[in-house]
Amino acid sequence: MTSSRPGPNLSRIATSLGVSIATVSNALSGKGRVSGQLVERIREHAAELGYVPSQAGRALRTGRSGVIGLVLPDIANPLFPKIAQAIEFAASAAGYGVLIADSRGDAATQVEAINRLVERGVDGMVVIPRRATRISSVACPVAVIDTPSTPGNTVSADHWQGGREIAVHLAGLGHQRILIIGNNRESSVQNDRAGGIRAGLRPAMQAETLWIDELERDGGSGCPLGLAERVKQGFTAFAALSDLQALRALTELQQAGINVPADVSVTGFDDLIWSPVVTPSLTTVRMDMDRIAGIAVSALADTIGKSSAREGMLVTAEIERVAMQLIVRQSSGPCEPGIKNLRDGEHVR
Amino acid sequence: MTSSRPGPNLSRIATSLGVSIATVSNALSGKGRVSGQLVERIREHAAELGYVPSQAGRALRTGRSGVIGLVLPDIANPLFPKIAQAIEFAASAAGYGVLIADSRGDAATQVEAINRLVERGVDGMVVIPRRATRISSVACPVAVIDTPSTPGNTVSADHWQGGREIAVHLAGLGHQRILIIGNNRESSVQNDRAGGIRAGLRPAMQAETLWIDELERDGGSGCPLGLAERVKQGFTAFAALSDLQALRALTELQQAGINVPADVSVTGFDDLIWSPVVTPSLTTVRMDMDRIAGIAVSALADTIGKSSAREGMLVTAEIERVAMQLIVRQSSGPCEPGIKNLRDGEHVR
DNA sequence: CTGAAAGCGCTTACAG
DNA sequence: CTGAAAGCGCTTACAG
Repeated sequence: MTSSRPGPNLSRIATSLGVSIATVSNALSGKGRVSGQLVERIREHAAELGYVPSQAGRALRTGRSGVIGLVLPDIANPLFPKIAQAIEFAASAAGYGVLIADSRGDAATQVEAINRLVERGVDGMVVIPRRATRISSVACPVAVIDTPSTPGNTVSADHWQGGREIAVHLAGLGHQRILIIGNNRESSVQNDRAGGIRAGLRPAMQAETLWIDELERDGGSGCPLGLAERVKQGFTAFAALSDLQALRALTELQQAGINVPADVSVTGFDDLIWSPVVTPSLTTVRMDMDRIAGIAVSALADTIGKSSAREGMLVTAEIERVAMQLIVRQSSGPCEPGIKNLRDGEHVR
Repeated sequence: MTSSRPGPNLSRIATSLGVSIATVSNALSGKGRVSGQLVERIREHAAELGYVPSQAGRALRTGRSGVIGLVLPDIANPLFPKIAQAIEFAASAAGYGVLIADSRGDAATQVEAINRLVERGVDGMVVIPRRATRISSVACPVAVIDTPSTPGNTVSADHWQGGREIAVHLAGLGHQRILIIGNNRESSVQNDRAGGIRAGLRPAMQAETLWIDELERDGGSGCPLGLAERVKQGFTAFAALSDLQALRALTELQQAGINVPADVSVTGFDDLIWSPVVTPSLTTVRMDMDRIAGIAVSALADTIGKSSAREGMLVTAEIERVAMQLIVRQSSGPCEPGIKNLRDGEHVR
């Protein structure tokens, strides 16, 4: 016995209409080699029968699955939802399905995840690499989203420029001493951001960087960062390299009785879900995820289109840097009813 | 011209080894109809050539794609990462790939998303339905993850019981007046949670519910909820129906100079990424996502396995309720270095 | 404008 | 234990 799908296929439509399979195929795909009337009749009948083309059949014939892979370092990373949503959106607009793969753990798992996707026959993949991994040859086109400083990168937010935006904003508020708070000294994203902040300081300003990962190397994760002490030392601005750290800083300061933004300022990065919701809401810098995803997916689609480019094609060309956008919230004054402060996606089931 | 994949196929392995395609297929799939020696030789040669089986060919022949779909109401929902990760994990352990689809917007988009997945030939799908949607007949097995009160549901956390855990915890702390904070009166998840809280109160305790969606119906999203006023009225505990609302409450209270947990308590639901990181960290209730995902995926796999069950099979049987686990943090005392307070996934790129 | 035919890569009864 | 053959559903040159 050979297993078959539940629905009708081209052959059934063809016989029931007394035409050939090829004609049905042509009519449905709109290749235009069929007369208008017949196209009409065929389409109608196909719809009536609830015809759903078999991806397997098509894929086998064309060599294209119509699916791309999305490899993420860690789906639990709070940045993931936005990336995934943007990629899914861009991909489905381009007619692709999205297969996800989590490379949790080390670089080896990332390689595994990539291989699994290749085995599933993806036409290409978008990879957001783990820190300090290089994507070596993969058996399909790959678009890498990382920092501009990553070799082989395809597109990314301009984290450096984002950092400058923060610095300029803090300068405008009159801050002199800034504590940059990162949680991973190895991260090129965080280093770019920190570098941008430093580069954007005015001569009179000075910054110091607190790397939480080093602070906590010997345990004690989740303990206070000693920010009240820093305030006594004269720091008036806390520029976290991610909104999660900003949130951590904000609540620690508040708990210590330090008023934000009256006494000190706190800024973040990424405009994550809670940024507009907390009191005071966070000033942050947002990536244009839709644009980044759009560029990555269309670069991928272009490469897939050129059928010559099958094997191990890194979609590089020229790295595109997408500007980040400053979102000022802490100094936005009193809340006025009628003004939408929440981001659109803000709701919980 | 007929397009072909880059790699070798069964035929090439067969010719180069002087055996038949069928034998290669049997050897590689371990169906055991081939002599041990030959199996060995074939496997070796296949590995040498870097043979990757064609999913398309296999799918066309077997009628199974080896891929399941995951339909989410809104990927931007902060609960998503955990669900997606758990499903991806369970699915890949069971040998399935996961195709994602976001049903953002209304119920109509959800139907579209489901159809897209069916068109891509998924063998089944896990659906986390939008509020108040019923999953009607789909052309493949479906496992629904929602509340126990949803008809046709397959598995879910026991939100009601989770609510009781919160109530018992607050009772133990001696609270008498509790403000429940929800953000969506329509959500059955939130209603179950609120119901559980009320059911768990001791006679002397009383609760009132604040629905943010109603409060903000006329605009003003993101404005303070007036919690300081509630404290004056005598409320000493704020039980949010999601960690996002808990965070909102916490920061609003802190900003008003009310000390948490000394003056009042704040609790949440879901143990989202920030819960252990903020000061004070949040007491919350966690779903066992791995278990829920495992049950959903294996129920799905079972149904797919029975080849009779192709069309529109809702995987129901008996609804499984997975207990939620209380995580007490706010009263956990001073931070001791060396103790891991952060959840494992807590890191940002 | 329409159709007959080949073939994508695989698996599975069936025959030897 | 091994192989020849059929067929899953589709698309695409090619012929008419």
